[in-house]
Amino acid sequence: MSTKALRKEEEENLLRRADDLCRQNNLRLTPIRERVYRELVQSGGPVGAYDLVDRLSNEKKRLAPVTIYRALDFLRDAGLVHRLATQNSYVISHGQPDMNAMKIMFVDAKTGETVEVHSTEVAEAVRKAAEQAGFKSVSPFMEVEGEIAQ
Amino acid sequence: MSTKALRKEEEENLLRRADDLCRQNNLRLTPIRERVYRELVQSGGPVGAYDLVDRLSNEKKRLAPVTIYRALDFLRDAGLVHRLATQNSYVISHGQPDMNAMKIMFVDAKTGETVEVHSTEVAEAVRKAAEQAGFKSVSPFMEVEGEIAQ
DNA sequence: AATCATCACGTAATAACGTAATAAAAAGCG
DNA sequence: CGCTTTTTATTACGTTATTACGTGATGATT
Ligand SMILES: [Zn+2]
Ligand SMILES: [Zn+2]
Ligand SMILES: [Zn+2]
Ligand SMILES: [Zn+2]
Repeated sequence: MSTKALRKEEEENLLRRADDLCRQNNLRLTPIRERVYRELVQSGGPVGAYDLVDRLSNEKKRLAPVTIYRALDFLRDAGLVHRLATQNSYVISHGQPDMNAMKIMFVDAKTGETVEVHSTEVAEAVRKAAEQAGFKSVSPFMEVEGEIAQ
Repeated sequence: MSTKALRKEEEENLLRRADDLCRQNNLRLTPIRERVYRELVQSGGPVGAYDLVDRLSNEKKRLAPVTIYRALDFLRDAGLVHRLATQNSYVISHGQPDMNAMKIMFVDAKTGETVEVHSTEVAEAVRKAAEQAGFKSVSPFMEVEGEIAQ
């Protein structure tokens, strides 16, 4: 099986999972929201909001930024998409929603390429540090810039 | 001694340390750069770039945004200031420059208040996760949103 | 001192990112 | 169906950050 077919299969898996998750939580994965999600899946990496505006627009219809931001907000609230604050961009969240794991997005400082890793060790260490800082709870997501190994 | 005097003393300490660090690394802490740094120190928390524009401007002279951004870039490169990407703001980095510690900025999701903690445990755990992600090096700064304990 | 290279700053314009306000359309529900 | 809530369209606006270009300061080299 070709890598392209593999990727296509992976795509469909993600779409199906998103669909299921929304169905189970009474969330509506409307056409626009699904198109945004699909575009992020297909891109294979972080994409800016205005890039999404361009990619999902055509001659007939030009989407407004606010349309994309609303869809992104929905997808983020649903836990399907992460915002990379350092990159002003948005990226698919994959992996099982493990409540005890920290979801770390490593971002290559040069290319913007991202790799997501889930770690209970980091979660535990951060929890300790948070206590020290007087924080009673912390987000299960974080973003760390670095240099990817060639 | 009053808390105000203590803070004033702390201020002067930070300024002196910044001055020393720049001198030792042949960096030029010019008047504008020092004014920006001092303003961040005095504010005691994160400040937006355009806030800094306002605070450092007066009737006689209105600073341009780019002037502030250049000073912030210098201070960030020198390791004196940290950008909070989730808040679009800038904050003093304090503590000793411990190469083995992760500098974690906990950001209260509600108020934007920050607390900085250095942790070698988090650094080590993140290093392991980075290896897993195929990253050979990571930034010693990270930002975690959370909820401050009242 | 004159030359040269580099860095810092001023000024203006613009790009990039994100939100508010309002009205229209669509979807859920009795 | 009529009523309510959610979603979307359109427009305008606000905020954050960068680009471009010129000028002056600085510091070393000849
Ligand atoms: Zn939301
Ligand atoms: Zn994830
Ligand atoms: Zn820089
Ligand atoms: Zn620090």
